[in-house]
Amino acid sequence: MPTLKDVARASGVSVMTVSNVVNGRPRVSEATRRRVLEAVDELGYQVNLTARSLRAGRSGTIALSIPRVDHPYFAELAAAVTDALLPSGQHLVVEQTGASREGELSALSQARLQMYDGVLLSVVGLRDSEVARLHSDMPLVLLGEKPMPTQRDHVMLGNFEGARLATAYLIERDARHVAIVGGVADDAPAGMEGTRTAGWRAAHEEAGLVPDERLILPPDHFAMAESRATIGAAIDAGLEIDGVFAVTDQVAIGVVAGLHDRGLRVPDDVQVVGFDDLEVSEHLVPGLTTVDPRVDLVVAEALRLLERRMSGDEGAAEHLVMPVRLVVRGTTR
Amino acid sequence: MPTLKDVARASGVSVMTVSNVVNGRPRVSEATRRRVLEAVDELGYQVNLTARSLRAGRSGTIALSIPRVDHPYFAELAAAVTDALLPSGQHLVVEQTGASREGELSALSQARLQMYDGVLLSVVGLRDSEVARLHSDMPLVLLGEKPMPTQRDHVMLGNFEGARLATAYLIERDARHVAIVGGVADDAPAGMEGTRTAGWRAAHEEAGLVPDERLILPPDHFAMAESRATIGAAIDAGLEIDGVFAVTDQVAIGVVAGLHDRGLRVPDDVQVVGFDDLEVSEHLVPGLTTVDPRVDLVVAEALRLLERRMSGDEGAAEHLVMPVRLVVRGTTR
DNA sequence: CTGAAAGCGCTAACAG
DNA sequence: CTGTTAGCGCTTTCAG
Repeated sequence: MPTLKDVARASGVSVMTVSNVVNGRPRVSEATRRRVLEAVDELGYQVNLTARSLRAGRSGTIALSIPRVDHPYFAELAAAVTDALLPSGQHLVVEQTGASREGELSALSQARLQMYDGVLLSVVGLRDSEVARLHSDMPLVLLGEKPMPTQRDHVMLGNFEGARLATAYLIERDARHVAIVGGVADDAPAGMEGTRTAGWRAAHEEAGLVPDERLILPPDHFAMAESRATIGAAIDAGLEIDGVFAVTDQVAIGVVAGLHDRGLRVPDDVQVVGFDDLEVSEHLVPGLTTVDPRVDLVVAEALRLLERRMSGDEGAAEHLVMPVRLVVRGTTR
Repeated sequence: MPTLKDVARASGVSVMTVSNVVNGRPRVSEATRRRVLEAVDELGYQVNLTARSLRAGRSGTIALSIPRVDHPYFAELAAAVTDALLPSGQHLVVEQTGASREGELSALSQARLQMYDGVLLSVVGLRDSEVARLHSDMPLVLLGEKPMPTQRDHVMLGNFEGARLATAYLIERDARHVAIVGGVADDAPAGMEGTRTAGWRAAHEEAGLVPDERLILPPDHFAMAESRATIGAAIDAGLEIDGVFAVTDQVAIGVVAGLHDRGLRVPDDVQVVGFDDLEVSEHLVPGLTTVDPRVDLVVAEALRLLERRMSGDEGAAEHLVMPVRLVVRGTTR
């Protein structure tokens, strides 16, 4: 690959002048500019972004770090970030952590993150202390799921509120045996599932009902196939269920399929509510009643905070919980 | 951020020794190694990957460039690449081009790509000449859709074969008015839609039928909502349709919803076949009959070719078309 | 308007 | 086993 030096030699000027031309800086005579550009063209010169980053201390790119792109929720999050970032001219890359602590630790090694001017980080398995250890003047905003009492900006979905809304709606629609698929026991470590399970509990209590702990069906990687099997097994075991709050839309899709496998009709026999409002959820037959997590709001706030940090603000960390809303479709009566 | 120099000073050795320790090179006495590691810990030293890349000429990361992560097919492609790459210890980042030519051009600027040791590129809008212009000794493998007569390695899905299989199956199951949603006219520029439309035509001809050009319903960004509207409008216009080959599963999901909107039953009144075999397609009710594009094979081949290039092979470019298979589920009789 | 020098942080090559 | 030198390609600073 040709370098500035090569172009300089070819056009008979110094590297500095070439740099000035290439970067569109003023104070270059029209004649030399043309000569330089010719050489650039001729040699096919392209800046070396690595060298520029090293020198400049900035890379012009920001990273979004998510567990996996094939979890539709994260894919939609990534798309929302991409769209929101488009006007700013910043370049975005997506890093996948693999949903495991090890993966997160490696994708999040300080060294890696240092290559970016800013990072949006959707944490799943990391401990608070691990996040805290990240170099503190790296602009970084946490996204999503679990409460983290860190000194970093953090934008969360309304997990509790959404779960509460979803469950309350099922109860309002006369479901009296509302299972939560993807729920966790009371003493599980806090996380997305835990918070949503708490919302499920709260809705019961507000309605004067006692949540049936046997109806907490554990998560299985939040995948469709596993959820389908889980609800099937619950039915087979003779559990009486007339409503399901699925902790994600992916789970909900599996649940609907599993109910259908057992000859149960949705919503006539069992009503189902999901969480995420994926694109596909609107176009299922019947359409999935679900919680819209307002990813657009989450992303807008996160980028606002990130830009603030990137421009050097050292103020106190903000912890935001964004509002959600229930979207009623055909899987509820 | 502390640098090697800082660590060297703190531990009273030269930067080179610190470098040797940090990189686990042999020939360092146990005593100095310990002293250095202490200083590393104390100062919180982390290598600067930018500097290392500049020096080494390699970054240790490869890029997958796709139009958007929220197109489920590409998300699944990205996941497959991630999984396949995991054992190799290479780091992967996902670049989104935005499905527009401009986006691709910018994400694919030579400068950007140079930062990676290798690139898997899923081209959509680029012209052959633009791809050809990329610096030729950059290890790069093209993935996917349209035939490109370039000098680069290229792994394609069996677009034609899949469309032919899907359409033939509909005809075999007694559909006689098989629409293609997402199809394009004969003279459209070659691309995924064009190739799949050709497969739809071929299946008709092989069955001794004449494809009805009015049943080519144009693509609308391959989104669910648009496809739903498109099929609805076609029904409203009085077109007789008893089978639909949807060019992607996303389109198929929209089509199923649109048919349902009009009171048509799937598969009783209209049979539907998709293309992609997304995770969700298996768990729809009824399950979607679709073409499995064997992304696993595509990815395995692509990485094989990429590794070959990355290890310096200058041999002739390979152009592969991978086999596909039909997955029969509930949307066909 | 143009250029020379210095150095971003790292490592390969060679000396000691 | 440890240190010195040089330089990856670029841009900031300062001098012409």
